[in-house]
Order: sequence, then C-alpha cells, then structure tokens
Amino acid sequence: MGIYQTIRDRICLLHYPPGKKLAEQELAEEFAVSRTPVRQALQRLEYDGLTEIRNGVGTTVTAVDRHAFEDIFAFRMRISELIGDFPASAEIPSVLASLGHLIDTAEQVRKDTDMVGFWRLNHELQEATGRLIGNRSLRDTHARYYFLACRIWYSVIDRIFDEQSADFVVEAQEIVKALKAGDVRAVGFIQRNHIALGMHRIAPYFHPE
Amino acid sequence: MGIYQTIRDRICLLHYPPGKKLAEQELAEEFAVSRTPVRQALQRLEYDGLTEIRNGVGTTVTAVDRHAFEDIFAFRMRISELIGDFPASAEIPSVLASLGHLIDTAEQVRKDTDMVGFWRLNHELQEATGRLIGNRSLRDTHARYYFLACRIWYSVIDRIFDEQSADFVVEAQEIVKALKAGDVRAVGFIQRNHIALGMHRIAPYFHPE
DNA sequence: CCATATCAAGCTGCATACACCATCGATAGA
DNA sequence: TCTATCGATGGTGTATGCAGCTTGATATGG
Repeated sequence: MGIYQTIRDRICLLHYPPGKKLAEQELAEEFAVSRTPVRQALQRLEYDGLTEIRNGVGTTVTAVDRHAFEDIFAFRMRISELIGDFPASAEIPSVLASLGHLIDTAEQVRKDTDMVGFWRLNHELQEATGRLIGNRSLRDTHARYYFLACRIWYSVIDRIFDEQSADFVVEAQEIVKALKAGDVRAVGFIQRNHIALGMHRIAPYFHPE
Repeated sequence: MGIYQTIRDRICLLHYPPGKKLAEQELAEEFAVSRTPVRQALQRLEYDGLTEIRNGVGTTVTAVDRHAFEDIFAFRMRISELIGDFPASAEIPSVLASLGHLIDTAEQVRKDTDMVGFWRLNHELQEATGRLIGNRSLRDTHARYYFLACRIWYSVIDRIFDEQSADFVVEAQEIVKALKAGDVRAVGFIQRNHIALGMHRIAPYFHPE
C-alpha cells in the first residue's frame, strides 16, 4: 500500500487524531524514503481536506467541527441518492459476491467487538457500492467524501459499536436483496438512509472543539 | 496567479489541447522556478483529472471522450440541483452585485464575439453561484467539476458562440430575478437547465476520439 | 527488404542540500 | 517586574543532481 493510502488510513483510524503534527522528516525515515514522496502524499491529503500544511509550522491533521460534520454527512446523503441514476448493472454479480463475504465476516467482527475489523468492513462496503456507480464523476466524489466521513463516526465507535455494527449488517443484507432484484436505485436509498441513521447516532456524542 | 491556476486555465482555454505534452523543464523555465513547484502543480492537475503523468514519458493533457463528456455534464446537472438544499442566503446581495457587472459586460463581449472574454464571464458566474452554496463539500465539488466541463464547451465555442452567449445572458438574468425573490433553490434549477441546454448544443459537434 | 536487438535521448521519480519562515525561550533594558 | 528584542531551533519551500524508465532511431543479422 502506498504512502498516501497508509497515512490516509491512519488519519481515518485516529492513529493520527485531529491536531496531530505530521513531520515530513519523521515519516520519511519510517517509510525509508526521502521527504519528496512524503510531501507528495501530504499535499494530496491537504487537497482531500484531511491535512493542513502551513509554511514554517508543519502539517497538521484537520479538526472536524460541528459545521464540517454536518456538511459532510448531509452531502454524502445527497450523493448516495444519486447512485440509482447511474447504475453499473454489469457489476451486480461481483458486488453480490463481495457482500456475501462481507456479511459472513461481520458476525465474527461483532462477536469480538473488533473495531478495526469493522472499519475495514466499511471500507469494503464502500468499495463494493462504488463499483455499482456507472458515472466516474459520481464514483470519485462518492469515494472522496467517504474518507472524510469515516474518521468522524470512528471517533465515537467505542460508544456506538453495537448499534452501528448491527445496522451495518442490516444495510448489507438490504443491499443484497435489492441487487438480487436488480434494483440499483434502491441501493442508493438504502445507503442514504443508513448515513442518516449514523449521523443522528453520532450527533449527541459530537462536541464542537 | 499561481502556477497551478495558470496551467489549469491554459488547459481549459485549449491553449494546451488534449494530448499536448507538458514538459516540466520547459514550464519551469517559463515560470523562472525549478521543476519542483511545477511538478506540484502538475500532480494536482492530475488529481483533478486534467492531466495524466506517466513515468519516463511525460505529462499529457487528458483526452475527453464521449463517455467522459456525458459523465461530467450529467453529474454537474445533479450537483446544481442540490444547490437549493444548502442556500447561503447571506451572500445574495454580493452575488447580485457580481451578476449586475457580469450582465453589463456580457453585451460588449457578445458584440465583439470575444470568446476568451466569454470564458472569463463563465468563470465569474461559476464563482458567484458558488458563493450561494452553504455546504462546503457541495461547493468544492461544484467548482471541481466546472473546470472539467468548461474546456469541453470551449472546444466548440466558435460554432455555438451566438446561441451559447445569448443563453448565458438569459441564465444570468433569470438568476437575478430568482435572487431578488430570495429563491436560491431556483438558482440551482436554472443552472441545471442551462447545463442541459449546453450539453445538447455541444453533443452534435462532439466526436469521440 | 524485414525483423530484431541495441543504444541514445529525453522524461519523470527520488534524494539531498540549502534557503526561508514561524515559534519559543533567553536576555537585556526600562 | 514587565516588556521588547534577538537568536536558536525545527519546520516547510525550492533548487539541483542522479537514477530509472520509455520510446524511437539505428544498426545488424537473416
């Protein structure tokens, strides 16, 4: 996995929490490369909105205030609603295969209260539903804002794990049913509804900094 | 204006047409800097989808095939429809001021068949309507895909200038009327409809490569 | 004449050195 | 004692040299 993806996942997993300073030199030594490729990754992360680079100061992980939280989740809901307008129906079989594996794994993850495992399952679901989107612009945007959102719910996952992971299984099962009926539009609405559920579940725990 | 914006505008203005090779060394000499900041700009443009970097070959401006054309315009239509869901009503007065100046300038641009001037007016309208969007995620996406779309209609602007610029004035006037009524939602639908008009006007001239 | 191997040129990717900037603490003066 | 200034420190921004890759021209053998 590349430097960009590694750092991005660490931010989403809160291994690098908001406000954390990321020193180029330190990361360069860890990845056994020079500062150049590390800088490239950090600049891309800044473009994603996950980090902020200030000359002479350093690179810091961006804070997520109440405004950003609401903006991102509301936008993701609208984006998901659009999935049905651009269905990539040819991908349905492969997505169904992914979802099958995903639901099987989810039971074990729930028993173990394996939060990192749950985070990975969400990545897989995101990747799978992305394959159903037949419009590249929408698909890219869908993925882009997933990575902005996932660290938000992960910041309170220890307090909502049971409900959130139960809903996750329900969401995956509903998507399977919809896809077996060939109804990609339903997938978008299912996802939209579960984003809304998650948003309302997170909001009480989410205090602006 | 920065290196990134300069190169981006040259791509959108077809000064750098699809397929054009952008040599880092050459650009570095033009901007009187080293390759490093040029590389930074080119990498960001690649992330935008405007260029493609291949090791050992060089950086080329991406081609726009029929698929990309349809994806981008369809997506932009959907994005514009969402504007009304996140109105930044406080910006209405300043946007009205921008639109006034814009409509005044447009008449002269139409008389002169000033295509670059028309291109600039579109930038201004894009920037002004962006200020009406109260959701940062939507605003960023709205801007991002504008720059992917504008070089497409600009590639055939010489053949559609009269109709396109006439519609532009109508669009701006309709937006003024909507904003005077405080109806930001209407702005999104006006823009959506004019994107659709433009798309159908372009399609006949647009041949896949 | 054609196919293939080889080499040279030009490009990007990376490593490194240095310049510039922001910050904090020490120190001297009021 | 408080304040202002200066310097040390650690960070990012840039320039530059070199390594590795791609591609096209060229030479060579069939």
